[in-house]
Amino acid sequence: MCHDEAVSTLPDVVGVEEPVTRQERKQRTRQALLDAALELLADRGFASLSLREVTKRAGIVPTAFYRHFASMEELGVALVEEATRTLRGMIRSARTDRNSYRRMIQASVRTLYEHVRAREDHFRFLTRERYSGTGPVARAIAVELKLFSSELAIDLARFDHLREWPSEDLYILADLIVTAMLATVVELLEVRDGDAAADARTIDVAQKRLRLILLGVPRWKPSA
Amino acid sequence: MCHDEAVSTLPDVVGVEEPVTRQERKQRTRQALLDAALELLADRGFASLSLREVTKRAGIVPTAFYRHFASMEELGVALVEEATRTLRGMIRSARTDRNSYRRMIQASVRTLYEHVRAREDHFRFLTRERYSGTGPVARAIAVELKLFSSELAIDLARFDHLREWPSEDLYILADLIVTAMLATVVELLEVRDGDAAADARTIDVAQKRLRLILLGVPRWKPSA
DNA sequence: TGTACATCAGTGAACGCGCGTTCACTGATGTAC
DNA sequence: TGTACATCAGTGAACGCGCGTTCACTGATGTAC
Repeated sequence: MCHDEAVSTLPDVVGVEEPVTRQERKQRTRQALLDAALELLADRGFASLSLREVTKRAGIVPTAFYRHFASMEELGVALVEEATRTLRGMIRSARTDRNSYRRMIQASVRTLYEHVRAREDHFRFLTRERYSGTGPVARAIAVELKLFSSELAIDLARFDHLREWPSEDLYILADLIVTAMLATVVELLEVRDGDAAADARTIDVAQKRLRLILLGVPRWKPSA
Repeated sequence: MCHDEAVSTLPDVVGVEEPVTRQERKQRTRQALLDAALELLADRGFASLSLREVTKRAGIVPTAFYRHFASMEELGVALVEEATRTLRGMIRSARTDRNSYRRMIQASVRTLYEHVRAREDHFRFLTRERYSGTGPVARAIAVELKLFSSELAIDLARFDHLREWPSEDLYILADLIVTAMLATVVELLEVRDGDAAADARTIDVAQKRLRLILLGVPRWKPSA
C-alpha cells in the first residue's frame, strides 16, 4: 500500500517504519512463534503443545513452521535460550555491592523478585520444564543452570569466610543457594496476581531461607 | 478351567490361588493400569500419556478404562496417592534415634537413598510432575509435600536448639530440608544405573548440604 | 533507472494416524430362592 | 445343591477430530546486468 511518503497520510503507528527486508520479516515471524508458544505455556507443559496450535496463535499456516524450526523440540531449545538470557540479565544486576550478608541477601532477593515479575513467562517456563523429562529442553535447562551455579560459586569465592573453601564445597553452597532461589521463583509464580501481602511474605521467607544457609558458613569445616 | 483340586494337577504357579471374586479381579486390572502408566512415565511427562497407550500396555481394551477411572487425570491422582504412600513409608523409617546431628544426617540420607532406589518410579513421578503445571496431579503433589514439610517441622521441634523457635521459622527450616532432599532425589535418579561411584558422590553431597543447613541453626535468632 | 531471473516465506490441499468417547454387546461371577 | 435372574468387567465397531508432515504453488523481495 502506502510507501515512504513519511508523515502526511493517515494517522499511522507512531515512528514505526514498515519492515522492509525479508530477513526482518522472517525474524518477526520467528519471534511470533516463540511468543505464541510462551503464551500457550501459561498453564500447561511444553510437551503438550502442538505445532498447529503454536502456528495458529502466531498467525501463520502450520507448514510455514518449518521455515523457522525443524521441530517443536528445536523451538523449545530456542525458548530456553531466550529465557536464560533473562536469567543472565538478572545475575548481572545482582552482582553489585559487597555489604553485609544481610544487605546482600535483601538486594539479591529484591533483584530476583523484580526479574521474575518482569518476565513471569520465562521463569515459569524454566522452572516448569526443568524436571520435565529427558528431552532436549530439560537437558538445555540443566546445562544452563549448572553454568549459573558455577558462576555463583566463583562470585562467592571472593567473600570472607569462603576464600579458602575447596571448590567442591563452594559448588555445594552455590547449588544450595540456586535451589533455594528457584523454590522462591516457584512460590512467587503461585502468588495470585496483585496479592501484595503474599508477595511480601514470600520475599520474607526467601530472605530467611538464605540467611539460614549463610549462617552455617562461618562454622563450616572445609573438608576434602 | 481347573478349580479347587489343590495340589496334584499340572505344575502350577507356586502357592498362588487363582483370584476368584470379581472385586479382586477388578482390583488387579486397576493396579495393572497404574503399573502400566508408571512404566510409560519412565522418560516422559504424565501429560503426554494417552489413555489408549496405558490400556494397551495394561492388556485391556481402551473402553474398559472407564470401569476404573473417569479420566486420565483421575488415574494421575491415584498415582500420587500410591507414590506418597511410599514417601510416608520413608518418614516412618527415618524417624528413629536421636543421636548427634551428624549421625542423624547420615541415617536420613541413607534412608532416602534406599527408598529412592527401591521405588525409582514413584520418586521420578513425584519430582517430575511436581512443577508440571496447574492440573490435579501437580496440585495433589503440592498438598502432600506440604503435609510432609509440616510433619518434619513437628519432628524438628523436639530437638535442642529448635525447642523455642516460632513455628513459622521451623516451617522454613523444614521446607528448606525437604527442598534439599528432593534435589538429592533428582540427582539420584540421574545417576546411570549401577554407577556406584556416582551414588557415593551424590550421597556425600546430600550429607554436606544438610550439614551446612543445620550448622546455621544454633546461630539463628528466632524472630517474629 | 529498468528489466529479467532467482530466492524463499508463506499458502492450501491432502495423507494416514492415534486420539477420547459413545454404544450395544457378551459372558463369567454373584445372588436369591 | 440346583436353578433363574442380576450384575458388571471387559469387548469391538464406530464416530469425528486434531495431529505432523508431504507437496506443488504463489507472489513479494532480492539480485545481476
